[in-house]
Amino acid sequence: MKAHDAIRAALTEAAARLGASVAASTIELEQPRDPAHGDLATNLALTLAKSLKQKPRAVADRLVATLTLPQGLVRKIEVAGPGFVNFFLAEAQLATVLAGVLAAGGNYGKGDAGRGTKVNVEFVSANPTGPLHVGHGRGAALGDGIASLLEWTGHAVTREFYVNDAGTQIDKLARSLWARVQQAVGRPADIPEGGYHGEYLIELAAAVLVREGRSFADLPQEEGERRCREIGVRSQRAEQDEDLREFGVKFDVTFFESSVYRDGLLDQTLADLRARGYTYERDGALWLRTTAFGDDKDRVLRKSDGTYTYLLPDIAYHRQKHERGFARAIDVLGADHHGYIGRMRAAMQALGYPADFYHVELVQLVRVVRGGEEVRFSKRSGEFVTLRDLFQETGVDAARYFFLMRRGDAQFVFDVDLAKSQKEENPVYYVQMAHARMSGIFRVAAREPASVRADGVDLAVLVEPEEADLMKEVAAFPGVVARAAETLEPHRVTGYLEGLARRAHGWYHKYRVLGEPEEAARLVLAAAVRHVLANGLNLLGISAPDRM
RNA sequence: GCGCCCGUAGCUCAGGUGGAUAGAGCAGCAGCCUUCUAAGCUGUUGGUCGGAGGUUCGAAUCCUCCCGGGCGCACCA
Repeated sequence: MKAHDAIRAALTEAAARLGASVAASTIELEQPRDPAHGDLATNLALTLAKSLKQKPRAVADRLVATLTLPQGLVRKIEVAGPGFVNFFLAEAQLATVLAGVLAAGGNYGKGDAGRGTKVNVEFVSANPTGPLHVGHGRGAALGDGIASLLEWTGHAVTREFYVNDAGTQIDKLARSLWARVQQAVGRPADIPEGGYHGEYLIELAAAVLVREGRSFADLPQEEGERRCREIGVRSQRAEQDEDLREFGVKFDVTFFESSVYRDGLLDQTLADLRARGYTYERDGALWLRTTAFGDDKDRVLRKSDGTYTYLLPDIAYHRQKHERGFARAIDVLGADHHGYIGRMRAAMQALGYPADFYHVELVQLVRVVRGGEEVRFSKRSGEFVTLRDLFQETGVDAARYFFLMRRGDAQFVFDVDLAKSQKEENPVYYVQMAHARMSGIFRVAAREPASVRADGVDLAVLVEPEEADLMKEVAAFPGVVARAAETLEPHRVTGYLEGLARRAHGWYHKYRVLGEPEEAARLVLAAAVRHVLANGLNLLGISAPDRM
């Protein structure tokens, strides 16, 4: 709603007259829980009190005295409590938001705070050594949600998946698969230490023998393992791609570790780090002085045996993101990688990049519970519950919503029974149902929601308290999106949607739309609420069904 | 031993750059279907915000210590 912007702008000016400089976007302007505290309230005076060395109430009084707002926006301003400034909007002001929502439609809630900044969001990035598990699913939902939030706030976003197709994990995959091939033709063979024991490699070995013929197993070991490496990576990549596609996640770029070697990026990166003076030799190894940027200890780039550690290709890869023109590189990583953050951030600074170029969002582990008991292992993957098992059982919408409804850095219990429930207890159904109900009104009225216009409709008849509440909530949506994008926290959006859905259900239950004197105005309200529910759900990659 | 994340109602979790009486959902209890979906709504019970100090006019929020849970601390990736 433009009221938010107008009030923020006016507060910025008023603060300037008191000698304080604040950016309009940083001013807290919230809808108080208690309606007696107005439609919008700011704690600006409280936050300025310290720096101005005055009492909060005095600051608030002076702020209000110098505040100049556009005519007709506000009917009353109060200073209350310890120094809050409460704004009571003019009656007609509230309804103006509805016209704005209908005009913007699917774009309502978008902003341009990002001003086209190029941002790279890397997520999932699972090794191509086995099926994706639920932890990857949480990372996928969160990474995709963060990417969408950044798009909605005007950033140019690239969704990226990094494939470790060159490391020792791949060697283990190759040797594990080769062992399964040998076992399949009746020869004794052991899965190598630290190899992959999941049943999927037994299935794959059988498929390979069918396709390539049983003589495949007679290849010399070296060639057999080489072929197994290719086949294994290709097949696991294909399965992961398919899982992600069905989960509704689409990447713009798939980046292969092997290309880092092929394109000579390692040497360039090493040369850069050397030239900037952050490397040194000791004990026959080449070290990076990450302690210069707050890391616990320096890190080895090249081992004394002449081979590189994993760190160098990773640095080269992130250096390459910078070369591609990204202002920010956000990695969504599992919490077990947190030891990695310090050294990578240090490496980025050693390359001379701004401290905020590299950012990591950690995703804590997921526990899956069904029937009150933890589901731990999947026979097929040999370790955790697979993402595919999960979304096939609960549906993609429920799985994505559940992954998004909690902060990423909190451990999370995924209740499969709750996700499958088709009652109000299940938040995703609850929100989708609110959307379906709004749609139902138009279905019965035999009208397209898109055909509803606010002009010519007298919105002043929307006088019920529940209607004022709904309009305020609708007006708050762009701010919620902006804040969620700033903090990279999609759960703010699910929380908002649940609140909006609750108000929508309550209103729907208490008042009728069709056949009432207020029909035209209420159709406008229903269409606006429906838009916001749909926009919020779509932003998170969740469908907004018209009927359920 | 060192580092990071977490500890809020019976359960799952918001709130965390200090601000008005700590919120929601579920579960519990009491009600509501000739109506555009009861896949819903209304009311209600329930809290020493892990503990102890500290900073502040004001602390769930910031600082210190302690307790509990998770995860990391390689010339592994």
